[in-house]
Amino acid sequence: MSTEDGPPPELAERLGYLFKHAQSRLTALTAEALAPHGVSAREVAVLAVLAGAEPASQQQAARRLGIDRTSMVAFVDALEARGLVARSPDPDDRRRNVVAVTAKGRETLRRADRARTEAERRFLAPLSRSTADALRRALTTLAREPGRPERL
Amino acid sequence: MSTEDGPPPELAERLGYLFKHAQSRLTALTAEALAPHGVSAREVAVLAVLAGAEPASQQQAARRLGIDRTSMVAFVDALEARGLVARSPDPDDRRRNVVAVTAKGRETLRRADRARTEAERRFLAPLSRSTADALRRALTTLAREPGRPERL
DNA sequence: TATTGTTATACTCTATAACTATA
DNA sequence: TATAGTTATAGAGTATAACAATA
Repeated sequence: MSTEDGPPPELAERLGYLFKHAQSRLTALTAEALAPHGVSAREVAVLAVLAGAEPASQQQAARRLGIDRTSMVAFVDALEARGLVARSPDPDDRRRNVVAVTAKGRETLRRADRARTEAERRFLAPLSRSTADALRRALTTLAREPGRPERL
Repeated sequence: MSTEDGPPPELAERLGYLFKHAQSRLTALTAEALAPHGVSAREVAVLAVLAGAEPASQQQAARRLGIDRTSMVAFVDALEARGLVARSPDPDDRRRNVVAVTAKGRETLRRADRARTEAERRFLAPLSRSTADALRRALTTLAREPGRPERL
């Protein structure tokens, strides 16, 4: 047994520290829950946006996700390689790709999103109902305050 | 004025989304507050750990920060170049470097930490006192649950 | 043989610049 | 000339492997 070098209190009480580690736990739980479905949390988000308001060009979807178009290319590449989405040129503007979610993509999204929700539930399990509600309200407020409209 | 492409509700309500964006705001406010002092949030954390329990070897400090020794080298390099810390070989074990915080380092830490606390205050300003307290309690619980002891 | 500090290397994530084809 | 998709590239941040000095 070692001395168990942990974070000193002056570090562990900082909001930045708390955020980072809470988020790290959520990320781990979510990744674990999504693994059986073969998609990452980001890919689920991309699928959700594409399925939510079709038909969308890659760039429109990227804007809604708050990522730039070059990153979107890689996401769509990966999802298309697994048959979850399909690109097709927009007849009205041949510079654009319309990205459609396939039936398989919708089914994957449905299952993966259920797994993700369950991971959230497990993450929040150690909190009382009222504390969990307060957390969600606080985060909602803090996430939308002034600053840049950075997203995803 | 454009159509203001924002995140669709199915994304903006996800806990991962809320965490990411709340943290992004805190990071921005903190970076802004620290800029005049010439140190990053991570460097302040390193200084705080080194000042909190001296004398410490680089590796001991790294363990407490939850980073590995190779990253610690770079942090100490940067802080030493600005005269905020000083390395000296440990007489009792010449493989080790004892890293001491200089007077200038302590003064910088004191001022930077005050600025960081003020940034936290501004970050939490849109919340009521009780909601802010609930947030801190919730994060403290969520940050220490099971999982890996990943830190910093 | 193991450990400390170090360097070099690789890998992820993301952002920027430049190219193409269309408009 | 401007825009959509694409590619190549570069920059953080972090992790792994190997090496020299020391134990």
